[in-house]
Amino acid sequence: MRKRETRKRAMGRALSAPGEGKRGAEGHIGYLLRQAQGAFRHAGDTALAEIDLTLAQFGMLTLLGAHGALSGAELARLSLQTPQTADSVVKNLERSGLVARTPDPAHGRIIRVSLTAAGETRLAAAKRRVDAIERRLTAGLDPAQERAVRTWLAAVARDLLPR
Amino acid sequence: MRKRETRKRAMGRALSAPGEGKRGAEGHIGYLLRQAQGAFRHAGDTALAEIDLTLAQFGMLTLLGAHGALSGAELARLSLQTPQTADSVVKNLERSGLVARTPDPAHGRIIRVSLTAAGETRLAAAKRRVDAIERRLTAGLDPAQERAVRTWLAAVARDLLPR
DNA sequence: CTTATATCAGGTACACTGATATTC
DNA sequence: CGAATATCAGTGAACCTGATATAA
Repeated sequence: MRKRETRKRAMGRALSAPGEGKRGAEGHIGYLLRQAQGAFRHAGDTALAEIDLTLAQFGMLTLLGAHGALSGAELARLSLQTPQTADSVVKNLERSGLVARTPDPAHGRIIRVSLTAAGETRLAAAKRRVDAIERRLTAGLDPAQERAVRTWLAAVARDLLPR
Repeated sequence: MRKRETRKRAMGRALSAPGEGKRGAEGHIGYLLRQAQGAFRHAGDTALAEIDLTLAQFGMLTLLGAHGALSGAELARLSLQTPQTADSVVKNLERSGLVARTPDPAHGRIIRVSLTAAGETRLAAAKRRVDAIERRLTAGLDPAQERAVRTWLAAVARDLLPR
């Protein structure tokens, strides 16, 4: 939260790699997916950086917004990270006052992480920005095309995810 | 190259976040794209880690494979990173013997980075692994659906990229 | 005792900014 | 001189493994 606001070109892996097969919509579909997500990630990350959030932090806030208070172990499982990694992200969010940790009333070991009022506000702002980008994505798709795209994306996630 | 081979659950942001709108193919299309790319990235990163490569390194090798020898500044521009970041990735690749730096014959300041024989081999192995994943992605798409998906992915990358 | 949870400590790759030296 | 290039140094967020303490 110190040098994040001046960030300008962060993120974006190998977004352009001509020669990787053919151009446009003709190349490897995995390559197109990488490009598309790279562009989406770049746009999203830039938009998020303006309100001092990283994608990892946005992911955590989204989980908390959807599920309510969660333990560190639950956050780790849901975000497919180790407990230590999840904890370090939570620590940064806590330092920014976006989440709070409170001991579980029933279980003496578990500490529940929840959104603060500032966290809810920030999450809403982040969603607004990400949604604006999404709107650009669906413009220009007719219903049949959009259906094909959605079905494919859902299938990719389902087939490629562990378990 | 020491603790990468034991990596098990690395990567993957907020892959699962029920409540973020509807399920399956009904949610936000940007959310579906995040999920799909997250799954693809997870699968790709795991496959790459087995041959001791990161995604950033794979990106660099791909650029060099497509363009031939490039200067550090050119690599930085093509990968949308700062010269320093690109240099650090190149340094790791150099340490692994996958790329070599040789002074430009014409320009006394420029140093050209190129693939070594080991780099070519490793890049080919990486491509094979990534291609295998891609094959799983296109199975189950009829020609019309595949065309719609490809067109959309290309459009997303084109519309969202800087410039 | 076993399992789950939280967290400390240490390490790496990758991203940034800032500063510096060199070459054209 | 200015502009581009390479690279040093430092910082930070996010990922990992390993070890440890505590609670159910």
